Amino acid sequence: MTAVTIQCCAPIAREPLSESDAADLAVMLKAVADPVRLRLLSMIGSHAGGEACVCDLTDAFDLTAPTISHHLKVLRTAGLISGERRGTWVYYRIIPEAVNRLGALFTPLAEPVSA
Amino acid sequence: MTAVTIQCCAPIAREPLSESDAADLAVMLKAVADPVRLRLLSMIGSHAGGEACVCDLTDAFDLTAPTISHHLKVLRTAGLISGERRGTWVYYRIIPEAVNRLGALFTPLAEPVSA
DNA sequence: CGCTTGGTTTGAAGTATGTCTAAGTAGCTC
DNA sequence: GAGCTACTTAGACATACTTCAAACCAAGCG
Repeated sequence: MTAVTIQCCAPIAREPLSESDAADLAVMLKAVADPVRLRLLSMIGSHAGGEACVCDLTDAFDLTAPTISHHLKVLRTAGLISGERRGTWVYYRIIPEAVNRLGALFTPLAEPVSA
Repeated sequence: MTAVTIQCCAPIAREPLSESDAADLAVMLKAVADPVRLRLLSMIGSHAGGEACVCDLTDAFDLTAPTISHHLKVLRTAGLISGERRGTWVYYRIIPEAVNRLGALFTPLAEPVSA
């Protein structure tokens, strides 16, 4: 736990985004700007142990396995999740730094309180 | 300024998003998941007075006025910005609550420190 | 090895998105 | 009102995205 103070504006509203930063961020945001992928991300992150098997995820949707696999690939390519095969199953987990980067864009700046 | 404490996970990684929440959020995220709209949002937010005239925005891009107008409409429809006509010009400003909602999704929870 | 189960890749089809041109609306000025 | 400037709407076109079925790879098991 760290004490912080809330400050003025979100970074996005503090100074104009450069063209290349905008392009970068848009890739990550596009990955997350889909109802299915949002739920996938959420299910992976909140699953016991912080990871989920593809089979768990596929069952939760009314979509075919290839479609889920496609969405997972989009999230993986965007650097938001990582996958690992263990035996028969493939497990995915969130990459917290990537998610935090998205949050930081839109969240008012915070600084550690001295003491 | 408010003192807060950082806690465990981002809301999205704490419990599975409902289907309808995911659909809602995806609309807002789609609006922001485009390099041009990201820069528009950023330019509006960081402009003097917290608002920007469409003419300022149009000049900053290598795109036609209708295209910029289209993107502004997408942001407006998503509830991220609001527009107001004053005389000849139309001014847009960010709706901070909407931006904060996006940030809160991906940012580790924080709670006010008592005292 | 051959079979089964778990996932991914490929290719195709329908839909949505980004961009432009052309035309329309709103307000100012003469 | 006529004309001008600032924006928006409408329509068209090319590209990208979502989804599925079919085929393919990987690992365990008879």
